[in-house]
Amino acid sequence: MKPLFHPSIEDVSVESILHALSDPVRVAIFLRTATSQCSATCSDFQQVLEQPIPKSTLSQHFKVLRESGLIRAERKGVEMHNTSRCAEVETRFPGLLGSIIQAYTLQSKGAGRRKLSKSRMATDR
Amino acid sequence: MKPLFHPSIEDVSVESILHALSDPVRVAIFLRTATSQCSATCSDFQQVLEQPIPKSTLSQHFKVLRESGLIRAERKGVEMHNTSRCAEVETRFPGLLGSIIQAYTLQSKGAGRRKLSKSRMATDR
DNA sequence: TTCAAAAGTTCCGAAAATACGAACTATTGA
DNA sequence: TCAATAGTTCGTATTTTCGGAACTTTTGAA
Repeated sequence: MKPLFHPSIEDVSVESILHALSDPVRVAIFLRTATSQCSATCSDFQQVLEQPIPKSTLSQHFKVLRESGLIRAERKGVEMHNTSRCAEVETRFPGLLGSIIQAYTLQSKGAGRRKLSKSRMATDR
Repeated sequence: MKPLFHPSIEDVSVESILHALSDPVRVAIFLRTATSQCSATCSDFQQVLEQPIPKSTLSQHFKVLRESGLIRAERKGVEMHNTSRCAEVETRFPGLLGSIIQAYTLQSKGAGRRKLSKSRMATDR
């Protein structure tokens, strides 16, 4: 199989990070990799999210996160295990990820009535 | 003329802010409104930016920034004067804009050679 | 007035990005 | 070797973005 592309940390750009995290599905995926010590697999999210997402679409979302430098994917047997690259990104752009996660947390707390564009965040309610 | 839409601050979402600021042209526009006390007009940027941008495209960029809640536009005579809504956004998502601006600043300092293009990532590989 | 110029917006077709079903690849285990 | 599982890739349909041309508003003459 073609090896998966991971940018080195100095090639990670703010644009691509913000773009990756401007989609609620990708944010949900990233939050899981960032907060859980067990690595997330692609198929985990076919159940986790409220409306099921086709696996080809999920694969694309993982690819965007990977190529933006936010997660690292490693094959473990038949699965891909995805872990966050928070620590690396933090050295390159201190405070960035923390404030974004905090903003999303604030938003999901104060918004029982907010209409969400694509889907509600997994952490809602 | 149709009145321009401005979301109230409680309707501003993190998704739309990150999306708006994931484009280098919009970041350049926003930085100018955020850092200069004189408000920015649309036609300012037809000269300012390196490669000249058609004004219909610029108008769309201003619209994205406006509808994401990042700037406010007011007609002053024949021009539109755009001012940042940093202070409001700061009350809703404390620290968010500051860390994004800081990250872009860091990036531009450490990279005289970085290509400022959002299609960069796609052509990598 | 009436006209022209300046600043933006809107319209619309072309180009690019995204979504997702179907087909394909890689790995494991029977 | 075969089937099952987990993901990726391909191809097409939909959505978004780009940008030239035409339109709207406002101002400042003539």
